[in-house]
Amino acid sequence: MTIRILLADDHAVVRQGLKMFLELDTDLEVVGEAENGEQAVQFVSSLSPDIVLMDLLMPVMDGITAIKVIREQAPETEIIALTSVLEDALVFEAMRAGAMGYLLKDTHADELCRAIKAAAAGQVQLSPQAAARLMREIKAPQSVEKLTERETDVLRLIALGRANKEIALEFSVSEKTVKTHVSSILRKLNVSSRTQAALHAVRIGLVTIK
Amino acid sequence: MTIRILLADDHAVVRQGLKMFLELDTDLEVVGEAENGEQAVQFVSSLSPDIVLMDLLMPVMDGITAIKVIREQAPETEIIALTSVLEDALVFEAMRAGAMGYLLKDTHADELCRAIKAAAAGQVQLSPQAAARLMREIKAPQSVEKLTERETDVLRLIALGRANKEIALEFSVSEKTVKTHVSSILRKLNVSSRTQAALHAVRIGLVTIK
DNA sequence: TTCTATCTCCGACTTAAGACTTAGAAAAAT
DNA sequence: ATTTTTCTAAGTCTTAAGTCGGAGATAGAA
Repeated sequence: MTIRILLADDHAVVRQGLKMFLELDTDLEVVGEAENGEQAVQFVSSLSPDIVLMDLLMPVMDGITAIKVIREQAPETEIIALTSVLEDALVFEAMRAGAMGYLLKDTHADELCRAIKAAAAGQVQLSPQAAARLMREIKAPQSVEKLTERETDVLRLIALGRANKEIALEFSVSEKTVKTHVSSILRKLNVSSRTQAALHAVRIGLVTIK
Repeated sequence: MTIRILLADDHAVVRQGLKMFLELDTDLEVVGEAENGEQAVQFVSSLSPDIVLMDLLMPVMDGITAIKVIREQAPETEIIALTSVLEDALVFEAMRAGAMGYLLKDTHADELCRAIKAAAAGQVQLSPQAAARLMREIKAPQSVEKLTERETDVLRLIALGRANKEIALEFSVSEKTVKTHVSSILRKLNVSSRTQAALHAVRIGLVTIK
């Protein structure tokens, strides 16, 4: 009984590499490759894989959104988040969206195989770093305050390098309003300047650099 | 006569994937894997590979610096830059530092094999996108003014989210001096705020996010 | 030596950013 | 139906950011 796998990553090298490796194990079979979240959703419905290996930072549709959609449309398919950055917010979002595991790309390939088999068997797999973050968060009482939709919109423009005046124009609100949002963002993210907020946004993949 | 290859990438998955694939071709042999630029330099001197596949964005020592060192210490080893982002400055820097090729990670693996063989034969290989950028730059008269060493230092701290006052403290100079540098940086990069400068720095890999 | 680039610093500005407070309206949750 | 959240906006204030012009010191290149 082979485990059927869908790969979702925007880098062909990563996909092809993963595929080559995974198929050395006769228990595993890569049945499809998606270049973004949208394709991943489509392939899940047409191929019904057992496991999706999902990169979280992809163009067109990001991995978190794709996970949510897949969890609704194909609850029997398990998803493992596979990403190169580890950030508290991303780990939580991915798990909350319904991922069965969270692994970093610097995980060794044999560990990856074990994780896939565990997920297929319904077991949760986390990389040691991700597990540590989760544990820390569970012990500490919900420290990160979530941004509202509008605040997220503003942060996105900050992370594109826009000034308050430009953001105000873009959203057809006053600059005062934008400043209010910016202050909330800085407080919630616990940073002290828009530049730091912009870097944070890049880190968590709110905007894709280039 | 097999081509001996050294892989330099900070992600184990990428390395393992590349290795699995490349070794399907009996002409190619992966003789070593480095996790950063410093390791790459060491392995080149101990292993004398024919080709280095070098990621440009790595911790400890970045790829550009590693290319320069390798070109000096082991001129017979050819280097192919392999990165996930394409940015004018990075392409130029890599080629100027002595890379024989520049490929994006979304290049398909068979294309990668061709590029490796071409580089080993002393031929330059560029991904279509990188080639287009280079051509555009050759036609346009050298538009980007280069940052001085000090300006680069300041930009690096800006991209870590530091304020002028903090940067002044770090370098033991006055805040006025820092402001002078910042103004020069903004002018040379043709941007209008430190946030934009920070994002630029991230884009070209001056600082690594995370 | 002379020219040029870089790093340093100043004063005097102007504008942008951010903190803190208050508050009305609408929408959503309970 | 009432509480809560979110979005909007203003006023006031402080501080940070950035511009402009000028200028001395140093080191390297021509």
